[in-house]
Amino acid sequence: MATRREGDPREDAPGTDRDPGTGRPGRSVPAATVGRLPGYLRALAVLTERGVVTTSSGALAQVAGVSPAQLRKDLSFLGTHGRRGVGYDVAHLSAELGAVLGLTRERRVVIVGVGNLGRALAGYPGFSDRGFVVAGLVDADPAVVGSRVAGLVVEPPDRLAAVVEEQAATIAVIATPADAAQDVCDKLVAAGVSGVLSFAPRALRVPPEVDLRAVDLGSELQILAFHDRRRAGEDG
Amino acid sequence: MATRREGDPREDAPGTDRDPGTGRPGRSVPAATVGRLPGYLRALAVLTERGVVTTSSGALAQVAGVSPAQLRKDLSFLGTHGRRGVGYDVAHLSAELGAVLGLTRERRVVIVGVGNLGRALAGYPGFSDRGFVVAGLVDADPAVVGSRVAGLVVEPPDRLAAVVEEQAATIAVIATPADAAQDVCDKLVAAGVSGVLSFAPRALRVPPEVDLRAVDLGSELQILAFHDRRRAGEDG
DNA sequence: TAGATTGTTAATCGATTAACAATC
DNA sequence: TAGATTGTTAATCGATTAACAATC
Repeated sequence: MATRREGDPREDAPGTDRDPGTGRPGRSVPAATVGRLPGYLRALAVLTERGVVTTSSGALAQVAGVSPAQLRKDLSFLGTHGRRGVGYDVAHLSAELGAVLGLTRERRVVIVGVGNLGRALAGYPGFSDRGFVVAGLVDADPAVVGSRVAGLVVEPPDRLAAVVEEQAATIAVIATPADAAQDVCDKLVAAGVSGVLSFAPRALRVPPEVDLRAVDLGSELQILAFHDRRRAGEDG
Repeated sequence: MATRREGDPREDAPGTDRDPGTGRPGRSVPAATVGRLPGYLRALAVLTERGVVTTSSGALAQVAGVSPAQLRKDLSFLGTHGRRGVGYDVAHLSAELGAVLGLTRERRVVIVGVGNLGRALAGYPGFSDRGFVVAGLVDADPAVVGSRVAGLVVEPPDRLAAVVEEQAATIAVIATPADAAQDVCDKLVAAGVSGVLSFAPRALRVPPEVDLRAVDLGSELQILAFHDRRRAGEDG
C-alpha cells in the first residue's frame, strides 16, 4: 500500500495519493478495480462486435458479469466520463480503458520455463490479442535450449539477463518448477522487469517496486474441492 | 453469499451460518481464507521436507508469504488448534488442512478444450500431485477427437455429459475458445459438476450452487501492464 | 418538460492488522 | 516461575452496495 507519513494518515485528499512505485502523484486506483478493468475492456469488445455504439452501465455490466453500481464506481476512479442520461460511447470508453491498461504501447514479455505450460503460454493467442509480444524464451534443460518454440530459439539460463535487456522486456512469466522459481525471479528482478506473472506453486518474494501476480493451478482446483466436499456432504 | 431470511439478517449467531450450497449448518469460512489454505498446505509440505516437526505461526507464515496474524486468524476459522506457548504440529496441521481441502478423497476432473493449453493442463503434474485425477478430455475439433492425450482418448462434444457421468467427475476445466465457453459451461452444469475452472477470456454465468473460478491469462498481463505504465512514467 | 442515466456520497459489509489475555 | 505463542477481540482499513442529486 502507499507509504504514508506518520502523524496524519489523511494528509492527502482522496484521489491524490502518491503512487507506491514511483512516489509521483497519481490517481490511486484500488487494486480490486484494476483487476476488473480487463474484463470491462473485453465486454466493450463484445459490444463493438455486436455493432453497439452507445451503452449504459446496466448493459455493459451485464456483459462483464458485475453490477451496474460496481461498474460505475470503478470507472469513476479513472475519471472517465459517460454522459448522464445517455450512457457511454463504446469506442471512446474502449480507447480510454485501453490507454489505462497500456494497450497504446507494445509490452514485451520473456517466458522462463519452456515445459508443457511454458510452451502453451508461448503460443497463447490471448497474449498477442492484447498487445503482448512474447520476445524471449529461457529454459534450463539442455535438450530444450537451442530448439525453436513459437518462432523463438530457447536460450540458456545464463542468458536470462541478456535476453531481458536485448528484448527490452518489462514483463516476465515464470513457468519453471517450484524449486527454481525464486532464483529465476530474483534474476528477473535484477535484470529490471517491472512485473512478474508466476505459475510456480510456491510463494515468491519481490521488492515492493516490482509487481507480482501468482496463478497456482493446483490451488484453484483445491479451492473448488473445498466447496465440492461440502456439496457432497462429506464431513471433516 | 448465503441466503438469509428477510426481517432479521442477524438471526444466526456468528459461526453458525448456513452453508450456501447445502443449507446444512456449517462453519462459515471466509472466501479470502479459503483462497489461502492451499498455500498453507504447500508451506507445510516444505517444512515437512525440511524435517521440521513443530512450527510457529511466525515461521509458517514466513514460508507461506503472509503475516503471522493472518495465518492465525485463518486457521481459527477451521477450529484448528495449535498449542499456546508451543506452536503447531506440522504433520497434524497438514492432515487437518488436507481434510478441509478434500485431499482425503480423489477428485475427478474433466477438461473441455484440448488445444495447447488444455493439453498442458491434461499433463500438469501439479494436479495429480494434489490428488486430482484428469479422467476425461473433450474437444470439438474432429482432427483431435479420437487421438490420445495424456493417456486418454479425446471424446467429441456430444459425449460431454456421458463422460462426466461415467467418470464420476465433479470438477471441470474449460479451456475452449471464448465463444464456446458458455455453452460448454451450461452443459457441464447440467451434467452435474459442482465446480468449474475456466480459462476462457469471458464472463461465465453459473447457478449459485455451482462454484466458478476464472483465470484469464491475458488479463493477468494487462494488470501487470497497468503498473508497468506507471513505473515507466507513461502518461494517460 | 419528462425520462433516463451518470457520478458520487453514505451505509454496509468483509478482510486485515494490532494487541493482548489465556495458557502451554 | 518466566518465556513463548496461540486464539480471539477490537480497531482499522478497503471494497461493495444502495440511494440519489446532478444533468443530459
